[in-house]
Amino acid sequence: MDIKTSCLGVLSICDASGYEIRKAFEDGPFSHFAEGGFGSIYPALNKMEADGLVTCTTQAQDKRPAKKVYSITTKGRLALMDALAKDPADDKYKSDFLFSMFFADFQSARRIERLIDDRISQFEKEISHLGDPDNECMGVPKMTEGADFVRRFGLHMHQAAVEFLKEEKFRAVSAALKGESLVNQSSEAAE
Amino acid sequence: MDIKTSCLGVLSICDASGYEIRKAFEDGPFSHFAEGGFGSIYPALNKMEADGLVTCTTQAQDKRPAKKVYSITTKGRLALMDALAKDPADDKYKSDFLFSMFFADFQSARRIERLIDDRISQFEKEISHLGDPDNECMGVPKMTEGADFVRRFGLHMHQAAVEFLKEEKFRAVSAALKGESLVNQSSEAAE
DNA sequence: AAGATATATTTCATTTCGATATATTAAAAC
DNA sequence: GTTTTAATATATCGAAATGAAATATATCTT
Repeated sequence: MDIKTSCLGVLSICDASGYEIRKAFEDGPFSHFAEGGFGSIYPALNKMEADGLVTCTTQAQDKRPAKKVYSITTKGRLALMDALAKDPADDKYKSDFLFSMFFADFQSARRIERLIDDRISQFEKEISHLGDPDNECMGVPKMTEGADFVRRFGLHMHQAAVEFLKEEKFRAVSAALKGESLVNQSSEAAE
Repeated sequence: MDIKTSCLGVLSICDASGYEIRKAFEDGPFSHFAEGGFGSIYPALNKMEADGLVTCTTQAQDKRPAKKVYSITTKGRLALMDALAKDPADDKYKSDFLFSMFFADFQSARRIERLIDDRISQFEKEISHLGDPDNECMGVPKMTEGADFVRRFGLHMHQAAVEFLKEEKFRAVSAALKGESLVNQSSEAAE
């Protein structure tokens, strides 16, 4: 899904500024499967305004910088539905953590332990975030069936990850420890 | 992890051409957490050759186009270790499937069912791939402890995904069906 | 014999990322 | 009470990555 469609998705729920769209990708209901930085969002909104998919109103705010609030148009909703009708691209999971763990044999047991502990706490943070009933859909309290499905999917996956890491931590650290002692033996033998 | 480090990771296991590195991202031991297309791999290899991280030998082949085989240098191994020593960036999961499912309320029950079924069969395909004992590490049969850890992690996560989807399919399709009948009722009432 | 599939690299426009600059105000620390 | 930090808000731009097509050769399938 390109950044434009992702923005339309957010705007289909409620009007928002670029900054608020960013927050929806960061903390909101899309946080565990979509993303986009300012550098992609603002140009996408400009392009879509020119194409008539969204409209923009500058709102002066009391005690806050002015913001440009975008609304989705009928043409924009049609574009979103068109994108939804296409077969979705394959999911992709990118993980520096797994890349590091792949080379566990070249790293210290201490390092491996920290890597796993950090990842567990990050997953647990996301679990409490997804499980939080106050975590409303951008101020829209009524969650649709679809929104709840993806929320529970994320919850389930993060829980599975924590489960695996807690179960496998001892084995991974032990193996790293064993590797270290082999290194020590060979360096002692070299002396 | 940038594309250069990912390539170094592959080359640290064995020498390879750009094409073979691509295959390692597509089907190999990195397939479920790293990626990279030709458009990124070839420029990365050129850059790294210029920087002395890899060396290149053109190998004429019988009955195949010639290939450029890259080998990692000591400097390259150090660069890989440096990258491994840094704190890994957050994992990211990008899913058009979940994006579509978020808007399940606007889609037909048939569509929702197909979306879920397709995703299940994709996950199952990856499960059999990761579980396959013949799926060697680019022809290197001996799997390290780290490589096996990430393999089992991938297996566990994919299994968790299938589990969720099979369990929740009925509920999701039923909800979509209910939505359809509401639409039918309102259009009947309008007549 | 034709067409599809696999090996192999290059190129390039479009898209996205990531970091920085700019400005304002609220909250927190000292 | 004042400085610093965090949050709100947008714009910009070079660097990096993506994705698709172009090019070439050889094998396998029908």
